[in-house]
Amino acid sequence: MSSERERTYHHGDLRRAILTAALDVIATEGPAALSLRDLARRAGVSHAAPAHHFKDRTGLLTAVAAEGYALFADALAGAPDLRERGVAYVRFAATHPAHFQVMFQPDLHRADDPDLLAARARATEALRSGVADLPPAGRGEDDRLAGVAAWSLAHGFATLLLTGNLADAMAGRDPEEAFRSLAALVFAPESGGGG
Amino acid sequence: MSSERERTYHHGDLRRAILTAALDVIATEGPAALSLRDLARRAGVSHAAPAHHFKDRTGLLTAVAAEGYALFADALAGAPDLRERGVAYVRFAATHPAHFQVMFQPDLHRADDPDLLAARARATEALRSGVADLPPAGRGEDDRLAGVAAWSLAHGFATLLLTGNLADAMAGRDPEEAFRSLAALVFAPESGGGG
DNA sequence: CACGCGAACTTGTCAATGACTAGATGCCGG
DNA sequence: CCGGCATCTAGTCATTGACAAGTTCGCGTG
Repeated sequence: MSSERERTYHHGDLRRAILTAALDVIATEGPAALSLRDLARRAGVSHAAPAHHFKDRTGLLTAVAAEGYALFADALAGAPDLRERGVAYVRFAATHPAHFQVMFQPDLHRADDPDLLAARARATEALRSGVADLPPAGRGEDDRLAGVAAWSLAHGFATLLLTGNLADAMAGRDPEEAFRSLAALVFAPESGGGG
Repeated sequence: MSSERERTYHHGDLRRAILTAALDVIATEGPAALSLRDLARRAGVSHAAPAHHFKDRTGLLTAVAAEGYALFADALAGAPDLRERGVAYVRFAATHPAHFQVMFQPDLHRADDPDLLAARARATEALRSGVADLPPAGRGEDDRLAGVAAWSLAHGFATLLLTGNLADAMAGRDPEEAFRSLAALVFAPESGGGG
């Protein structure tokens, strides 16, 4: 009774309800299993209601991606140094698997959406500013490469984690902690390995 | 004989024709755009013909993933050392984007398919044997982490490349060559940086 | 060479879905 | 009190995946 269902004609917060339901489906069954009509059913509205908020299926996924990039930017901004930013990267993927999947599958969303672009720009900025912490490599070309390397490491780890490819390698270990030691191993092998 | 279309009642090599068409669609429009009926149309057969070879949509994607892992294992096996195996990893992703995408999207295929499991086991073996080349880190735990690190680096780079996220960072550069220098930078920063 | 068995393919059908249109409802500002 | 307009409903259509039943034909067997 906490949430009298058939409130009135209007749902109240259908957009959020659809988004939340979509995230649930994507996280458990993957983006392919997403159906607008199913989401409408879950929200207790008619089959055409979602279209008003998201235009079409791609529109919904675009909204998911945009929200994902916004949350991603916040998560990255909170990290103090490069390594913790990598940890935040992995944590975000583990905590928001649905967002992460849609964000990095360009064929699912409209990459030219203004909201998405803005959020993505924020996330990119948070990522770039972290690379500045890297030990200076002398040449600017190496700096760029080192940035791509850091990004690749975090992104690869996160992706493999979400696809279940690290299940046996991790074996009940905390992924974040594993990535922390891994990053230490890779980026400062001679510095004593300390924090 | 090689091209007379309406040969007879039988297509001749429908399975391969459907697979090839599927790879084309996936590579250009993504897995979501895949339609069995469209593939049947391209091959000039009836809409139910593909089902005989692949059972259903998931079956087709499972076959794609299985073929992908087989090709992947071959590609990895040809590389002499760990770094070149990483380069082969990236090259495979760039050369077989459709295979790669389906292989690493568990929600698209049946992960318990025998053919897929066998091919994947081969690929995993090729990957593991490469990790043995790593500079001994002393503890076995570090060895495992180093293996995951190498895999993450290659996989992250490949994934970011395929999703277009390295477009500006690479800027017309050869991805394989970029990864080679990147790997040198990361895994042997003190060894002179040569190549 | 006749034959029939089974694989490869076709035709027909059904439920589900995405997308679109037109109409109903009720909140909110004037 | 009232009218505009965002929100939601109801109805419809083309497309798709999946399934069932029938057709064609390659091929091994006797």
